[in-house]
Amino acid sequence: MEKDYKDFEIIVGNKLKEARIEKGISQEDLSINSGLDRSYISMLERGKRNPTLLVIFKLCQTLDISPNLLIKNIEDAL
Amino acid sequence: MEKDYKDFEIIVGNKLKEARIEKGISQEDLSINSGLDRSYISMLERGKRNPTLLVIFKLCQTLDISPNLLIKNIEDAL
DNA sequence: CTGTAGACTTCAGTCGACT
DNA sequence: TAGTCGACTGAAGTCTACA
Repeated sequence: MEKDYKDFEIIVGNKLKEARIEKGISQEDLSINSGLDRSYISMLERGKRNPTLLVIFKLCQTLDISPNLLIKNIEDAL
Repeated sequence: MEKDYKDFEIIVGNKLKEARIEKGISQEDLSINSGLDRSYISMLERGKRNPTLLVIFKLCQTLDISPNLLIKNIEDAL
């Protein structure tokens, strides 16, 4: 059962965007409340960056989703 | 319910180490099988580095633990 | 509201060697 | 077996600005 993580960042970005839309806030709201840069969040959602675990936790806190649920969503999509 | 993430890396490192000991392998085994550097794994376990999400997934695969479970362990410890 | 671009600083992650 | 050190490369994350 090999995992190649080929589209890893794309999947992470998709799941982050889903969670943000679900929450009904803009990238700008998310950036302000999480303390991260808006342009960086844009890149994350488009799969252009590979976030650190700390960034994941910060985003999840603002998105009102538990990190383990987001990670499970990502696992399921891999 | 403020989270300050003050000891975030320490907690992540502790949980990673727990999982490795549970699996019964050395840092070197883990480094070889995950494709990551042994000295880096040493730093991770001691809370000296903040890993990317991709690193977490790679380590979990070798450790035979699902990423969402590791993340849940970390959440519970925060 | 979002994407992108460039320039920037900091840190993730590698590598070899030694304790 | 694990910790650490120094030097290194590439990538994380910031900031300003414009379409």
